[in-house]
Amino acid sequence: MNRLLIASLDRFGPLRESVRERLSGCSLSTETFESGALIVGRGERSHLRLLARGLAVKQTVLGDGARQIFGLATPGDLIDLGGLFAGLDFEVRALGACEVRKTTPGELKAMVQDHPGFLAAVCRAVLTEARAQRNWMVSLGRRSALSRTANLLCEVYWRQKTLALAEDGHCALPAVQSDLADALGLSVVHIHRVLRVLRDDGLARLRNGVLQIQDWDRLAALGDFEPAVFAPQSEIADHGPRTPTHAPGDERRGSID
Amino acid sequence: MNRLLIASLDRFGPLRESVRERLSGCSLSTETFESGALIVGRGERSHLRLLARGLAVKQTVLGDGARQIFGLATPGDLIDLGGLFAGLDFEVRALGACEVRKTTPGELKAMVQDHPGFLAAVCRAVLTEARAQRNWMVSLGRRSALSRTANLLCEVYWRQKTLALAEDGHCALPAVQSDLADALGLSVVHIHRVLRVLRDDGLARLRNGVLQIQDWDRLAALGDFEPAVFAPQSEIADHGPRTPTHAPGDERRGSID
DNA sequence: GGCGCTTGATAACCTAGATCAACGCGCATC
DNA sequence: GATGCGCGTTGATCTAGGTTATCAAGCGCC
Repeated sequence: MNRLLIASLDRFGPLRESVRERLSGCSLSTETFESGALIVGRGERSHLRLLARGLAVKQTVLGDGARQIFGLATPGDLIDLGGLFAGLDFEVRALGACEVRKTTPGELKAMVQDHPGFLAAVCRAVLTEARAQRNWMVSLGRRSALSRTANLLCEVYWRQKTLALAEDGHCALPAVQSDLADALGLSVVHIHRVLRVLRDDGLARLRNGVLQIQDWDRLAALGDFEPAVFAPQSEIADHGPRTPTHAPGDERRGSID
Repeated sequence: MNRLLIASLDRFGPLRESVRERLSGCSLSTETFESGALIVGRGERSHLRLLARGLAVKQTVLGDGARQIFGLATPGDLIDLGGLFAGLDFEVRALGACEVRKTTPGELKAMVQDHPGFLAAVCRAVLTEARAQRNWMVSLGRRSALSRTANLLCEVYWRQKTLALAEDGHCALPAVQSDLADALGLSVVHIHRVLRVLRDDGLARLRNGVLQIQDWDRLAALGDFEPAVFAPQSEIADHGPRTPTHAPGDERRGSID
């Protein structure tokens, strides 16, 4: 029971046995969402929502209808940690069909209070998210449209590859062009042109919700992609993969010692 | 002793007495930095560095020499939390003269392990930082040069006002135009144009490292500024200001209950 | 004094990307 | 089978902002 949740937190540094036990006894309900559905709204508090299947985006929509996407969630990600101590300042929306597990704020609070090891794992998850945000900011501020698109496609592929959700150079990306535009701070028309360049140059193609990577090396170079950005921040020095599902080969593990 | 550190963490929700005692017994050394100096470099681990005086920026410099600034640090901010569980993925640089207090990774680790309340406060600080980053992303992705500049100036003024470091509509901002450019993802020349518009329109002016707000309402409207973004995330429901220095009137306090 | 160096100011020109406007296609609805 | 709609595609045009260059003011330094 709750294996996914435990595995998810575990990749941020091994949980103590007591925490694992507590987590496995934690009641989780499952919800499913269809493409485009709102998973969590602004102002909501954290239910320790775990994305179990599918892809989701964190986003804000501004007063004038413009939208900015802050980041991507892949299976295993906790998507509402931003609502841990205050109302969520963004919303989470399903990109394609999603399955989400969640507990209750009460149970979450109890776990936080009873198990410091749990809180530490959450803290690491938040730090990892903040790091991904910084990469996103570099894209928005200092990379060309072509480069930041390449970077995003690399992120999408890499993260799913890490989860064994990608193979043979292709993976799911159930996003329409306007989703990419709002993620990258570009217009829909321009995203289309950028995608065409990537396609014509034989780097990658996106069609019918599946992303096909054709030349990883050139794409990664073009997008200035650094896998380390997305590696979980663990407390443990590198001692090889723990759970095959969640151990990309070259993630950097660190220690607080 | 260590009053500043305690007050800093305290604004994210009151610390338990035991944690306060632990913190007040914690050894802190003081360093000073001149304008432009590197306070923390990439890859370093957290020393629980606290900015005691001055302004600093979190930034990355890319391979081609371009720079992206991710955020601002004002007195009371912990500036190296990103290096808590892994090497820091950015650097922190002094904007004007700075004073920084720090402890040692060892002592930090001990505090994390011994005092869950301390870890919770750190976690809230990290969440607050992530929220500020999201606002920054909205600026970079979806606001015009004029609007995002206005937003940044509002942030600078608001945060210092909150700390009683601003008065009569002016505060310190020891940044040159290229600093603003790298913060906002613009070119130096264009920042200059934008500043001239703001000056000509009587909204704000920046000269010799001091920022003068001339029309807060119009500036905030132009920049789409929301003070709540920068309020600390507290565990406590609103029951009035605790420390006068750190209690802006309208911050939103939340509860995990 | 002159000599660098940094920063601000401004002008001339250029381009990446936005905006506007079509059109086509698949697909659901009636 | 018409009608709409979401999405992709493309061209034409516009503009926000980038690039390059120049000049002046301030300032430490020899």
